[in-house]
Amino acid sequence: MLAAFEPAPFRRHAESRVEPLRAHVPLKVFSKDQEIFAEGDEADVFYKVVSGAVRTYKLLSDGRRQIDAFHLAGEIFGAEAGGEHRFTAEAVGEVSLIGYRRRSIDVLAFDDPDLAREVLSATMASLARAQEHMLLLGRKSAVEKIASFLLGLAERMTSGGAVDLPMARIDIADHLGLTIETVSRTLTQLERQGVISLPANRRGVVLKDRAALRRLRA
Amino acid sequence: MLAAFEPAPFRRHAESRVEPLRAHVPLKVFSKDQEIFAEGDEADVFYKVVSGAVRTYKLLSDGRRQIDAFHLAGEIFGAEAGGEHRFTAEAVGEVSLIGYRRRSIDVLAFDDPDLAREVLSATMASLARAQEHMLLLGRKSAVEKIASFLLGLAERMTSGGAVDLPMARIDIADHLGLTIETVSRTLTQLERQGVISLPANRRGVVLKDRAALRRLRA
DNA sequence: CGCTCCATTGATCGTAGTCAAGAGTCGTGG
DNA sequence: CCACGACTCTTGACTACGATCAATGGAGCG
Repeated sequence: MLAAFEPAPFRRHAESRVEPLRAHVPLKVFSKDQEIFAEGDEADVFYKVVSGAVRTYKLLSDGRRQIDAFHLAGEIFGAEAGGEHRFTAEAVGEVSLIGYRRRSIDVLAFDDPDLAREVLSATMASLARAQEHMLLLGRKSAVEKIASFLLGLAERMTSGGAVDLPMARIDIADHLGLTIETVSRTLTQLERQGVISLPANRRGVVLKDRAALRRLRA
Repeated sequence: MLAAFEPAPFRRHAESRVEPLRAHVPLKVFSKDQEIFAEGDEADVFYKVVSGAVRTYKLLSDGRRQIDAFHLAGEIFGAEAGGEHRFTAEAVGEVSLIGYRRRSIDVLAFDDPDLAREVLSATMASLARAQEHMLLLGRKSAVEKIASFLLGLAERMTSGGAVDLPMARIDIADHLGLTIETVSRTLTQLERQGVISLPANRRGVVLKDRAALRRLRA
């Protein structure tokens, strides 16, 4: 079943901080750790992040978790080929989203070619990121993983030096295929080397030496 | 840049063993280890496998390799969001392919909605497989990786018990995030346990106990 | 102020990687 | 048809990176 989309109705309302696909569309708001949809749910709606961050993940039967991606403001997630979602989506912190209803691609391309382009483009961008992430998971060391993660996040957030880390250590670990202890040790090690600094509140990282990080990224 | 596609002209000719998107399209043939396209090449054509297997991979600067996927008969690869390919594609053994030229998605959806559907569907299927593979790379043990790989290959080849392995051990290793030695040891271990058997020619595996493999897959 | 949760740090373990040697397979040519 | 050589795969011994187990530290909230 091919899928494409149109705006869906919403239950909640909040102000928009990011240009939505259509102006003045009401937003869905989710609180920290709230589930947006679960693996296996019917995929009749997909989302675009307006503010906050979303994690999408899969679980093994014994509870091991792999977070395939964090979705930041402006990014689309949850567009599926089949009738159901293939991963679970949760709010990392407080999140506001725009939802779109599925429609077939040829109808969409005729009615709203811009949205059709955006959906295909978002899907291809997700695939590109997934391929890059497979390289990281399969072939990079712990330091290389952390360096890649920090630089990637900094790029997407377009922040000047100080990167906000909306997610906990355990989320970073489950994204990079590491344990929470290894994430912590590696961050400490990078701080000792003077490459980054870790403010006391633990929710941010200052990239002090991007060139060094780029060298460590592999 | 959004992309979609139409049949491209070909240099070589061979008979088709799989239903092509259009009847009687001449095929491109590649010999073992021949490059189909490289990371960074202009992505003006994408391909559908008619026979044989293709590997697509990325490299780190020091030569570490991650094979993100093997593409078997009937599968589409090389459809990119941007203007250039984001990975290298090579023939695993002898391969024959159909090539399609890129066109914009709205033109394609209007002219040939079936092909547009197939491209979006193939992209979403690739993404689904990539997500499954990230779970494998990030969170599974060596035995779990090998068991998952063998079962996945068996499903896609629809073979009865005996699975042909068109790729070398090093390719399997670079796909699963392991070394060639670990792949070899793990296969031997599974053979000793009576779960599989490995014919002398090394190019096949007989799945003797699928239930056991499914249990080991995690 | 004290409780809870998360992060950090330390000590030890284990899985897979590395280094190295040998065996098997296949292709080539006499 | 067999001998040789190249290459891939297997096996063994040892290492190391990250995981696990455990204790402590620190931030944020009620």
